[in-house]
Amino acid sequence: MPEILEIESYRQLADHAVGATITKGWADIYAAKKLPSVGTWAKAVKGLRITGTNRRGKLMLIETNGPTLAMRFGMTGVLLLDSDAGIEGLFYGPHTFKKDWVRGGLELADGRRLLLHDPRRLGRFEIEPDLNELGPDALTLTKKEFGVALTSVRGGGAAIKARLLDQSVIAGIGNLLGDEMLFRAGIDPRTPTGHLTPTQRDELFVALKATLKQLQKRGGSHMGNHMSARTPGGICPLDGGPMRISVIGGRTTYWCGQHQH
DNA sequence: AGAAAGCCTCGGCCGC
DNA sequence: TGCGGCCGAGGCTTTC
Repeated sequence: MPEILEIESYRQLADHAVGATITKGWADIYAAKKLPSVGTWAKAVKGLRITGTNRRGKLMLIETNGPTLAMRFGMTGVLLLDSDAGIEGLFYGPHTFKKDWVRGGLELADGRRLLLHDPRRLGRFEIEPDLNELGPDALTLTKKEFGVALTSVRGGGAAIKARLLDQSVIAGIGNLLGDEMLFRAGIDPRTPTGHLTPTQRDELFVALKATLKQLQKRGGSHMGNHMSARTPGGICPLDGGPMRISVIGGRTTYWCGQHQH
């Protein structure tokens, strides 16, 4: 579920922990999968003071007086900041909460806890992540950066849909956002990146910004314009054509064969 | 039962 | 022929 706007809302939640000292941390073997060992997280975070938060694409960063801590949320991860009141009410959107799905977190000196709730165990904790592996952030992306990303980075053979999802090119575009911006720009998702015209690139950039803006207005939810048609047998809301379903870059892609070309 | 909104690894293939 | 980079396939994991 979490796409970039959800991660941004988690970051804002984590902002409430700025100033707090971490008394304890823990991670299960999946949350710790990118770390040297299961105990690395607990050992590294103990005693750190949280000094700020940040985000690059879908990677949430917790700045401290020591190393930068980071969290990825995978497909189903949610960040919780609990209090004595309990956590159920703090969920962002409609979810079920199960204690067993808390895969790790941080305990703060004031008693609160930052928790990773993640049913499908694809969320990960990181320490001192290498931000050079990520492209510019999608939320703050400039038109110039977008142009560079689509023209001077790597070969031009990959389908534009796959390229948009490549986090090392632009950080933060997920599968739904990718479909939505291609839909709005009227571009066939299979088009090789190098075959896009300057006009098409411009339209894609405009579509990206417009989509993010609209989603932000709706509270960061993941419902775009063509999402109502995002179902087998769906009808394009623009021209009434049948929506097509393809796998592009390994991801399910919904698109309209009539106006996306 | 099959697919899932994220990410990582692996191996084939292409071009220099 | 050799090498490196690009790019797609497949896997992870659990749930609905």
